[in-house]
Amino acid sequence: MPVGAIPFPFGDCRICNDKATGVHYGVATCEGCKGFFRRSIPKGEKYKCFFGGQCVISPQNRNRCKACRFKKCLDTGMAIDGMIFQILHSKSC
Amino acid sequence: MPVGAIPFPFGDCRICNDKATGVHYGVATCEGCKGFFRRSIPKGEKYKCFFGGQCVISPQNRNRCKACRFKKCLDTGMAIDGMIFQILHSKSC
DNA sequence: AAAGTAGGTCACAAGGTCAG
DNA sequence: CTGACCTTGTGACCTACTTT
Repeated sequence: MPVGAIPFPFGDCRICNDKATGVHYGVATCEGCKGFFRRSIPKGEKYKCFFGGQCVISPQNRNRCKACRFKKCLDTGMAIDGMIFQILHSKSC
Repeated sequence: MPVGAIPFPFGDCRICNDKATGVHYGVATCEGCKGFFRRSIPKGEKYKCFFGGQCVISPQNRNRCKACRFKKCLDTGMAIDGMIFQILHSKSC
């Protein structure tokens, strides 16, 4: 990083309000939410909220409820392509 | 760019349908497919399609499948001098 | 001169890694 | 599983060069 550079020009993570490190999967997020979203793609359906589905995601509690965290990712617009998942169901050559 | 100039007189990229920026390696392509083809030449053999070898290349998903993107480059006629023919005889997908 | 392309550059994001 | 860090490919922009 150059001297005098602004450390976090991307503002806050749109998911948990931590510091965003860049635009990831279409949304400014921190490294944590970026990695979480990537890992969640193949298993997102299985998440379930135990607190009523209205959890407020913060840097401190973001690992408390995967369901609400992942829901916020989707609601905010994070996406890996979109059509890829249909394609994944087809066979390779 | 002069005032009144047409931004993309070359039409659409023959590979991914993004906007073409000129004729590159013999084919009207965007900057992305131009750079991808240039980088691919020394390693194109190693690409492999995991989706059946029939991927439709679009600006959004063009980085999903290097094999099909590169195959389309070759099929569409992109070439760097004469080395193209050697590559065509090797495996792809 | 103008027009146009090959190849270089490098900030940026995707995906991988692995200690915790 | 998490997330700070790492590696690698991408593509918008740039320069150098050719052609007319």
